[in-house]
Amino acid sequence: MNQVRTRFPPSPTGFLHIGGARTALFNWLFTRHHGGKFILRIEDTDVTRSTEEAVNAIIDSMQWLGLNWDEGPFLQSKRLAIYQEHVEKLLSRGKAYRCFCAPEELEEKRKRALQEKKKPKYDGKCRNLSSPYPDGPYAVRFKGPEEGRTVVEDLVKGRIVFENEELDDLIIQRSDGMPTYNFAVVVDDGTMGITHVIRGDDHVNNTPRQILLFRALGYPLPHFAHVPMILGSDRTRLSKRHGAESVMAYKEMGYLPGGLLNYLVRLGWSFGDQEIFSIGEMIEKFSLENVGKSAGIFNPEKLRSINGDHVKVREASKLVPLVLPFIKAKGYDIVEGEKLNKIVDILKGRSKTLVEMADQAEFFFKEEIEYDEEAAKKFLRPEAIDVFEELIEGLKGMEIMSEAEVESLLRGVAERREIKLVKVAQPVRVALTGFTASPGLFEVIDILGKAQTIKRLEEASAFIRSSVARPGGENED
RNA sequence: GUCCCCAUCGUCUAGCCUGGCCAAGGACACCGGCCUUUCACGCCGGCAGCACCGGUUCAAAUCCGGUUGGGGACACCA
Repeated sequence: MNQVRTRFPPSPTGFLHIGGARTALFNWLFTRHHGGKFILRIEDTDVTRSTEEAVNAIIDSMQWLGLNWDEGPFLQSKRLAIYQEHVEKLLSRGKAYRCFCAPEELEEKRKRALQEKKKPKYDGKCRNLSSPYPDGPYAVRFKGPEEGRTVVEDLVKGRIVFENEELDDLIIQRSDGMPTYNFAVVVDDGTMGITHVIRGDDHVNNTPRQILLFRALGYPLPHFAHVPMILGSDRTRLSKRHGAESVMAYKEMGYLPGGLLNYLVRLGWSFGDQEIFSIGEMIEKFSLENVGKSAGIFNPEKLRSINGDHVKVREASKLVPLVLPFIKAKGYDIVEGEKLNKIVDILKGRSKTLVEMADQAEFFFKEEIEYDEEAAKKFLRPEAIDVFEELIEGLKGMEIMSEAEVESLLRGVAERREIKLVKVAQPVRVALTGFTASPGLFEVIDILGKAQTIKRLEEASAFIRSSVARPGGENED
């Protein structure tokens, strides 16, 4: 196969959403797999809806995801002369014609057809007009064949046949001189030498029209691959009402690009029973043959789980700079370092997202521990004070505190009292973290350090005394 | 309405092309259990599906036809 050239052509009318990201991903993966070129093209011919912010937002998302492109971004709005040239070529060859029908009139006919349950289609009123032309603005229409059929050999769907009479004469240039989507796409794909068009299957109906345009313009046909769409939980097109759909929203929710990409690639594509892929494996194993044909439903639960798998295997040092902003956002002015590294290391196996990790790390940085009400009621009882004091004494006697020493200290306390370790561990856990569930206690104490551990144990003792002293605030049995 | 596409556990999917190895495998979620200083992880086990009808065949999740269901497209939007 010649050098593969693909493109991702978002229209900058909003943020990059999940569906678009997956289309971009499939193109990117296919291209990287074949060592080709991936082109970013901004389809901004609809001036009224396109914005520069959207262009930037899309670029930011692509960069965050790591879907780098080799050429572009090209803006269609900067290529107007090229489209004009192609329109004239078609006009002079009699493959396009001027249409003077008023948009309102067309809209009226269209609505009526839909109401009468008929297929809305241009009636060809201006198809055979010739000069002298009437005054007034005109659009340019493609003069399509009235009979025969156009066949799409789709790389994922197989052969799809369309009757040409179903295809009406689409407008290729608006009366304001701007090209329309179907035309601009073909001119761009043709001039940019695109070899593979991989896009959502909501485009299959556009494909025969585009094929006709490719032929009329004399460009070689690219290969087409229509991938199934992503649907929301109600089985309709994914949109805002299905919850977050912008890629950046997932960044803010603490997802890793690799985790999101992994989830997305498995929605509609598979490689045997394998679920977890690194970016490298995705590139190595991706192929269009293994893309499924049916639409998939976006499942946030599975995304979260897969993201967790990615968090788990990432080195702590790589995770540190990624969680840091989330911890800072909670109001803790901390810096990277050995301590944060250790925290991330014990947390990464239990956090599905960076947001969860930041939440779980919070107690390490709190000046004062707030005790979970239930936890305090159950474990911060008078008899714990004695345990805390013995621990404090033991801690004070340690020169250098190590995890192993902490463990034997705690086990020793339990043994002397002839109680199970858990009876000692839980009150201590609540005193140190505020909760009944936390990472391993020995590790927590090791990270907290001697001084901070002693301080928290003392504060917990004080808390117990004050709640016992408070009338009505006594712990009951 | 017309055209196009799709159809395996609740969800993502393997298997389908090249029928038998499938009393259908994996993952998420859910439910048990084990491990254990708690929670989580991990491990073990469970729940749950070939949309329906007919045909071809010794044999069909796999091939063919139809039905039903779902989705998408029908703009001087992309």
